[in-house]
Amino acid sequence: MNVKINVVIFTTDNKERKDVRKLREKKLQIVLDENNNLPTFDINNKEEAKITACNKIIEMFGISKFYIEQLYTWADPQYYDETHEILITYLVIINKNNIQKNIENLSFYDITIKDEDVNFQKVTLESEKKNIEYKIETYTRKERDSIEYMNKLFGDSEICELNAIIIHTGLKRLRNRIDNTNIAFSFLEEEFTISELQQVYEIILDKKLVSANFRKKIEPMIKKTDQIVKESAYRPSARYKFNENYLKNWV
Amino acid sequence: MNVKINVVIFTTDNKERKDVRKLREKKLQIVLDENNNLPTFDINNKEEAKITACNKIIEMFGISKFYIEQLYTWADPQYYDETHEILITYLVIINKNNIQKNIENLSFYDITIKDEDVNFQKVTLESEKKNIEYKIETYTRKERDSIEYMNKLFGDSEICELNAIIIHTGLKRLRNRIDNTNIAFSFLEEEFTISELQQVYEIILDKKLVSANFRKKIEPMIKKTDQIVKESAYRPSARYKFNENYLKNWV
DNA sequence: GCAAAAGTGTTCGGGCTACACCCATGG
DNA sequence: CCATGGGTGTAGCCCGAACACTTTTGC
Repeated sequence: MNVKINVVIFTTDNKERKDVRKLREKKLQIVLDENNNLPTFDINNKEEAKITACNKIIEMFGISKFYIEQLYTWADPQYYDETHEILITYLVIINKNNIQKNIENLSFYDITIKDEDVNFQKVTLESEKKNIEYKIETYTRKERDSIEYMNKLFGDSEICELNAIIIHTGLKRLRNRIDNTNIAFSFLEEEFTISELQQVYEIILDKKLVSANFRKKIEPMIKKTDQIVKESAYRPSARYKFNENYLKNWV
Repeated sequence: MNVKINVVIFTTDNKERKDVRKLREKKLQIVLDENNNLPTFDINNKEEAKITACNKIIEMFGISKFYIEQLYTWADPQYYDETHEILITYLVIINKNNIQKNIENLSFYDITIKDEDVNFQKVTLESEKKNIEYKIETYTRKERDSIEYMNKLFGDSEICELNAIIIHTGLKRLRNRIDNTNIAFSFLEEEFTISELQQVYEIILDKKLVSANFRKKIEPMIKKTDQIVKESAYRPSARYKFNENYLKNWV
């Protein structure tokens, strides 16, 4: 079989600030190559697939810290094409500020997902060069004793169905992970404000959170530093770091 | 690449009852073939890997209802051998009472896992024909921004390291799923007593639960039938069914 | 009668939600 | 002064843990 590896890379970027007195807002982004595909690599039978994926990420971005986990393996003739049959997908989270290289051939796309209906979601991918839109149909299928959450590309798009499904699956995995792991911190620098962290949560979960409650919920996970950020015409914020002792809660 | 599929199949069986006045206890089991391996199949490039796995399960047990999900894909030269390189593993849950076929070449092994130390667990697999023991070392590795929960076979055993790791990974997945999905019901018949359901939870989570609290927690997920089970010298129990309406809580 | 499980009720505490309120800042 | 976010406090609610208690059965 012809086996390939690909990666769905999530990151965040700051939105342009229209009102200088307001908080700097974030947006979610994913990475596509020049063919509107998720970056794809050949498997190397001398090393573990994850190592290959890591090396490619390092090569692409000159980055040393990032989050990676295996997302899913697609082994469905429906999605075979001339370049691959089986595809092992890894989910990656990077912080754009760590990037040390000029990225060619790759573009960051702002991703927004809007519920159109009970079972339909409209996805918009926007980059400087290009906009891509598509609609995803989601439904659950009960088969035997298993429940499957299915995604299908509805209509045509510049993105191929498997990539659309992978992006959806990746986002769903992020949502499942965010409350039980420290993935949210992978989007940020070592030091961050609580607002920044809250924005990551809000982007991933796609809902507004009450900041007073968010603060109390995540307080045990973080440590205050003596650094202060003066951002705009409002009270400065302390910088915080992840509290490594909190890891035991997840082990 | 040479790609194979394998399955880690979990099920339960009743323990022998030493005291007729006590509740019938359950034990967790897994399925191994005559070589102490997890059942392994060739991939078929005409159908999705999961379909192949399903068909093999149906073929093996003559069973129509079972739970299946993709567990992990092992693409690590460390585990390559002459028969496979990449291995796509599926997690399966069956109910032994549904089995319609005489099983040859396959054995059900009672599995027990005991903490020996902070980082070591002793696993015992017992069947009528054979006992297998091994020790697993578990540790967490923080690499880049990802935390990995590693398992290693400690010392020698009749079971190969990859199979030991897969069994561990499968059990961990069961533990993660049991509170957020309806997998527990896949171990049981359509109708069951609350005690049976509690036993499934206790086996998977490896801890005793307080039945009064378990009952209240589980009540919204189930529906009482008008069937009664008289088991022994104690109050008979109602039979319950899974409440399909509860599925929406997990979607 | 008694052991054992089925089933009900009560209390307590922690965590989440909603919301009120003060603080600090620079426009 | 005031909009805006930083940060604290509090009251209500729900859920899980612990545990006491009643019911029903066959030995």
